[in-house]
Amino acid sequence: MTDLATVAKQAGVSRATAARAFSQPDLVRPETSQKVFAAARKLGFRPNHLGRQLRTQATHIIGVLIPSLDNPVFAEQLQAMEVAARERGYALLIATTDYDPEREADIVEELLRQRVDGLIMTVADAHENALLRQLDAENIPYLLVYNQLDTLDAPCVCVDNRQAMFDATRHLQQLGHRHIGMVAGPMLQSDRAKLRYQGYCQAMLAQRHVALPIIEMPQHTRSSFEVLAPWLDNDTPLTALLCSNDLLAISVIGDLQRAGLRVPDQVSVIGFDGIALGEQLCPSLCSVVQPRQAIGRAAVEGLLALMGGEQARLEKLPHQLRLGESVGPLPWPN
Amino acid sequence: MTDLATVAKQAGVSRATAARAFSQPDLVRPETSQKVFAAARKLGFRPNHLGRQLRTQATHIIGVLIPSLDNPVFAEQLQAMEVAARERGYALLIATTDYDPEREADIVEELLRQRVDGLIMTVADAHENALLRQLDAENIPYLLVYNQLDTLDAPCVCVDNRQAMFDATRHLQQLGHRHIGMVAGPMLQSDRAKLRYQGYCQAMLAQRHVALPIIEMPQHTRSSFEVLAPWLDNDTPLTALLCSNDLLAISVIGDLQRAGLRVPDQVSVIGFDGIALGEQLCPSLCSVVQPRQAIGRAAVEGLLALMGGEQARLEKLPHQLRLGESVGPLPWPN
DNA sequence: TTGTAAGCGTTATCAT
DNA sequence: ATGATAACGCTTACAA
Repeated sequence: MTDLATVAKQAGVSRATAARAFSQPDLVRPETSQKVFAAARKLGFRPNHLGRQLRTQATHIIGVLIPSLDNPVFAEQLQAMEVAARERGYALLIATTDYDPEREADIVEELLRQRVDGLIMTVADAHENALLRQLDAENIPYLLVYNQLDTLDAPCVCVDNRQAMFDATRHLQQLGHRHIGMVAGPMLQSDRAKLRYQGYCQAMLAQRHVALPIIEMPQHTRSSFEVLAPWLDNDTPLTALLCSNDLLAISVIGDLQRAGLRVPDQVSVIGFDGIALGEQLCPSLCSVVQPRQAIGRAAVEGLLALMGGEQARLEKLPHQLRLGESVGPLPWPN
Repeated sequence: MTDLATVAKQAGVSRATAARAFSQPDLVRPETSQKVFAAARKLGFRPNHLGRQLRTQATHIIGVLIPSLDNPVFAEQLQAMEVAARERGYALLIATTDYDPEREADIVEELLRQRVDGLIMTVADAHENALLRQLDAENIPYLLVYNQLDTLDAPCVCVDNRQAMFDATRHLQQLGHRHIGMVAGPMLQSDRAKLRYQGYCQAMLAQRHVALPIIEMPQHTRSSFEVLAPWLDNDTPLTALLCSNDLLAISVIGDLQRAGLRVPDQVSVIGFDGIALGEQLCPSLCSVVQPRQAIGRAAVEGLLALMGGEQARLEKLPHQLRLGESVGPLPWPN
């Protein structure tokens, strides 16, 4: 592959001049530029970013850490980030972690060896996280997405998970529901799931309703009717379910319907995330919408700001309750 | 950031020796290695891939071109590729094109400037594609995914789209359906959508059924009931619909149900892709499953093979019809 | 406006 | 087994 030196020779100028023709065209006489470009075209010259990056100590590459692309939330947000990044001249080097802290660490190390300019990550648990401390210590720009750290002034972009689930619960209560449960994946795996549970509990307590323990599914995005059944069979059956994400909600609705229960006539269901697909379903999925586009964009802009030396701050974006046919009023008042 | 020279000095050896301690440990005395590693740890040394890549002329990075991450098919397949690539020591630099040929070209150029070792792409139309010709001419290893070029020996990984849709149509016919339509996005946008339509037509002709024109939706993944209604209202209403992708199928089912039609009692629906979510729905989605895991893996392995000098070939992976509750027998024989 | 030369962090070749 | 040195392709003072 031809390099700048060859182009320069062909154009009858020095390497420096040839380089300038590309990076600082205003410093070079137009005719000279033309000669350089002509030579470049003729030789099929393609600038080598590696050389430039090595020299300038900046790659214009952002490392992205995502739990999984199988969940549309992350995929859709990645899509938004990719567009935002490209607009600003940055490329994305991505990796999936499956919420495994060990993988997280390995991959970050790998990304840093590639000399990414900064990191955008969604980690399993942001509290007491050794990896984040290390990044802090090394002064490496990073920004968390979805993770919510209210305690410290951590650089993150997210919605107010507690408030969001509070609002969703409130909505059900206003429709007359009292026996409301919250369904989630294993062990409230993520820090934000915990906050959502808090929001649920607060709303329940505020109305002197009973805040129940989490209905814990074996998988993050898949319902198990066996786990669900006991809550619907007893003498005070649940009339509404809050789910920690949309895929889980959709799965729950499917299970309910297969068991002969009508949604929302007998059980109302609310999801979390507001994935696009939810609106297409019948019944359409009522869900707490996280503004994924805005989150993706804010993440990129925020990281660039950090790299530019700005102070880290927690950016809370507004959530919104998207109404849907999966929720209805309490059929029989009690 | 500390570099190899510093580490070498600290360890009391030459740069070359320090380098070898990392890349060819067997060429260096164990004690010496230890000294180097100790120094590296002490100094917080992190190998700089840019230096290595510039020198070795290989990045171990694969450029990935995807139409959109908003469609779970691509997201799930990207997930599979990421895992497969990492296993083989490769990272993924990704970009989305929104099926825009201009973006496709720009992005490929950008990726090549970054000196990716090869490209994995899903392009809008692989026939008569100038970009692909250019890559051929420059001898740059690339591999297409989902795109199906039967004519030439193009490097691609896909299912047999024609046969797959043929099978799906056949399945409906065997259940007694005769009035079967195919629903797709605008203008059979992609080359594979055309092949799928061919499969539908062939199956219809084979049974002396009438192959209808495409029922064309304004969007790739969203149904419009206005477009659908005329086909269900007339004196020979359709009793089954084939959809060009799962998101569209789900949207179609939602529209039908909202219009008071029962699925599958009145209308059967089959999707294409077999996204994970489809199994959760009620009715569960009958769909032609593309083996996304296998496709992702085959794409990575295939590209590495190409880079290793092997001959390009079209790799067809087996599709499978996943049965589901969205399809039923013809209720009233005619 | 253009040229010279040094350096970014590796690895590979050739000696020792 | 180890060391010296020259690339890899680019940018950027500094000089002219």
